[in-house]
Amino acid sequence: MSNSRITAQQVAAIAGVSQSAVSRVFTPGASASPRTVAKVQKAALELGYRPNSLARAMVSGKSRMIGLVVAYLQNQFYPDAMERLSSQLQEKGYHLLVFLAAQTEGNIDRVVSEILDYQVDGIIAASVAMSSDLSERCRQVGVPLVLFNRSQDDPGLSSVTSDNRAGGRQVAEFLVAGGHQRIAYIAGWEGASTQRDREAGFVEGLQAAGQPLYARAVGNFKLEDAAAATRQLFEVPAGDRPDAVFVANDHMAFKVMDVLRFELGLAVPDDVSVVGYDDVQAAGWQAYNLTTVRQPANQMVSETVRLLLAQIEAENTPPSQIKIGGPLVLRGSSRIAEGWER
Amino acid sequence: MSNSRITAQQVAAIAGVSQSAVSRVFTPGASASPRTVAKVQKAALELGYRPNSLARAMVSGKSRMIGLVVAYLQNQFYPDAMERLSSQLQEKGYHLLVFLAAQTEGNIDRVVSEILDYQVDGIIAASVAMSSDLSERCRQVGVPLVLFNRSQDDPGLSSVTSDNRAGGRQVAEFLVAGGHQRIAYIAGWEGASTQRDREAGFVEGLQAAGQPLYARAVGNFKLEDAAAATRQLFEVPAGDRPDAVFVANDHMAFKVMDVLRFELGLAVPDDVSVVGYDDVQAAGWQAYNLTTVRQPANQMVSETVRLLLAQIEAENTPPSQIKIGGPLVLRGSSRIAEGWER
DNA sequence: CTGATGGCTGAAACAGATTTCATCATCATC
DNA sequence: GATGATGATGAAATCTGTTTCAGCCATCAG
Repeated sequence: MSNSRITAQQVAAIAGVSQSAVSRVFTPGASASPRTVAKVQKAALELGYRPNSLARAMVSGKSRMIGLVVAYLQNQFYPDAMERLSSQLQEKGYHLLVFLAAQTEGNIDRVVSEILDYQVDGIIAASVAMSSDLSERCRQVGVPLVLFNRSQDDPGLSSVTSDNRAGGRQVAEFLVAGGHQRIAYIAGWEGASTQRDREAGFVEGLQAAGQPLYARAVGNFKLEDAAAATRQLFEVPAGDRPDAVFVANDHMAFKVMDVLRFELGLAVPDDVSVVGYDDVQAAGWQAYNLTTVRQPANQMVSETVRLLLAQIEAENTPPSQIKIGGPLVLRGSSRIAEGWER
Repeated sequence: MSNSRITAQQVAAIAGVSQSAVSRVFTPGASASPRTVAKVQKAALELGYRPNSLARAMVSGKSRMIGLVVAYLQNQFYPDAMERLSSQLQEKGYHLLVFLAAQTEGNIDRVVSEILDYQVDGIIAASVAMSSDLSERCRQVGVPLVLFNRSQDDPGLSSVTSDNRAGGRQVAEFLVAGGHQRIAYIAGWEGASTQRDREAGFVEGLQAAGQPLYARAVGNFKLEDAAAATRQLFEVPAGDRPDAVFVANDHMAFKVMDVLRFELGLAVPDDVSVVGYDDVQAAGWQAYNLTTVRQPANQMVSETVRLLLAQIEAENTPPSQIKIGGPLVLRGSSRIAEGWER
């Protein structure tokens, strides 16, 4: 086939100008006379010329690509966020280069190295932990990094999360107000800051109300583990069963509800109240109708993009940790206390 | 900051060899003496050098990036496929550059142009239609294109889909065998080949059994439209209601079930059998427990990758249209005929 | 010892753009 | 009419690698 890419050189030849002139016509902000512009555009159209982004990236040092590291897309929160991310970045002329990183430690190192090889202008790490070694490397090569839906202690690292602690606390207050006596928690993966913060806020809220955490099991953000956790907590004599359970995210909460209803024959919310976290789309579906803390995905994404682009465009933008509060969305999966209805 | 990218030049200086030697050490298949390799690797490690992928792409003409055009990620089938895609490509040393294309026509043209600017080695278009103009352009610049989960008449276009016609037919046979008398269909977006093929196969199957399509409404693959379609079909005198409905994909089927159960107070499957298409993860969740035709995402992705890489690596690989059959997965959302149980 | 072979090596060309720099034409001003 | 400012232009440097090419040296057969 005429495997021929059209170059600026060829356009220049046809238009009867220098190659630099062609470049200037396609570079916003460069100066060219109307006559030159016209000639070049005509020739370019004729040949179907479009500038080579890679060559442009080489010399300008800006690839207009953003590396996205993401662990898994089963939890609907991530594809949703990713769609918004891609869309907002596209508007600003950036594009996502996607890297999947299974949760294993060394893997992430390798993946980030690969990302950097592509000369991305910035990196967004969604729900993965960075070794401090790694973030240091990004800093050294001057590539801004923003953590999405994870935070780390390092104050030099930018991150955007919801206010997980406040969210967890809200859930505690809500369940206590609803008159629940035996309140349980199903944890996510313990390595995740989101998990830790949600639980900390939750326990804090219970303590403030003078109530203990009745029971706890670990779901690791995985469906099978969540099912096992549910059985562990609820396969006990009826009087000992929790009467409410806060699940660390919606994704697991769906599975928890299924096990409660269809496997253990319990009624939600009559026997047990269930509360989740994220407010993914399916939480609003009638079959689950899950009470949950909303993570404002759109705002989180906007902030992520804003932060990242600021750091890309101005060398010395300081890193920051942004927390965005979200409301508790009351739905039918939990007994609702008086005064809490909307 | 020491915004310094390390170049092969600097490594060469430290290692006391030429820059070409450095390049050769990092190019698989190039020849260099063990001594040179050792010196270069030592220097490279010391400086933290890694070759610039973009520069490499420029000169070699291979960027090892694959452009992915995707319309939306709400339907779980797509993030699922995308995860597998990214993972399989990563194994082969390729990476996904993501472009979101809202379903509007002109949009896709612009998006594909942008993709080509990045010198991707290939393009995967998931669930979007290509103008023949566009596919022609890809061919001209020698960039292979594979449609994923869509097909088009053009025999020059490669595509990978499930066998939608056979799938639709299977559903018809199953519903007829189950003794349903008034069988309805809720269509997806009419512009999609998947929609057309599923419906064609379905109607064909009904006809073969001597039964008419009792009713039809359009859901456009959108939740709100699917809800409206459901109301349109089922808000009629009880005796006129369909007793089975085939929904063009699972995503809509969930909404259909919610409307049937919670809005119209109908029992599934006692009053109405519901069948979907895709077998996304949530179809197996107890709350829906949806009978559906499985699209073997993993196989579809494998074939897509195989086909695309074959075309990338061998210039003259002919395009092909691959259809992969999938089983009807029997679950609780439909009355199951004798002889069909597993 | 000579000549051929073959593996390494560095210099230089190249990929396709942006950007600097010097030149030059044009026009307004004095 | 000379001067200076302004804006457009092309030549050339640059970005960071890969690859070709010719030269070099060591090894080995004869």
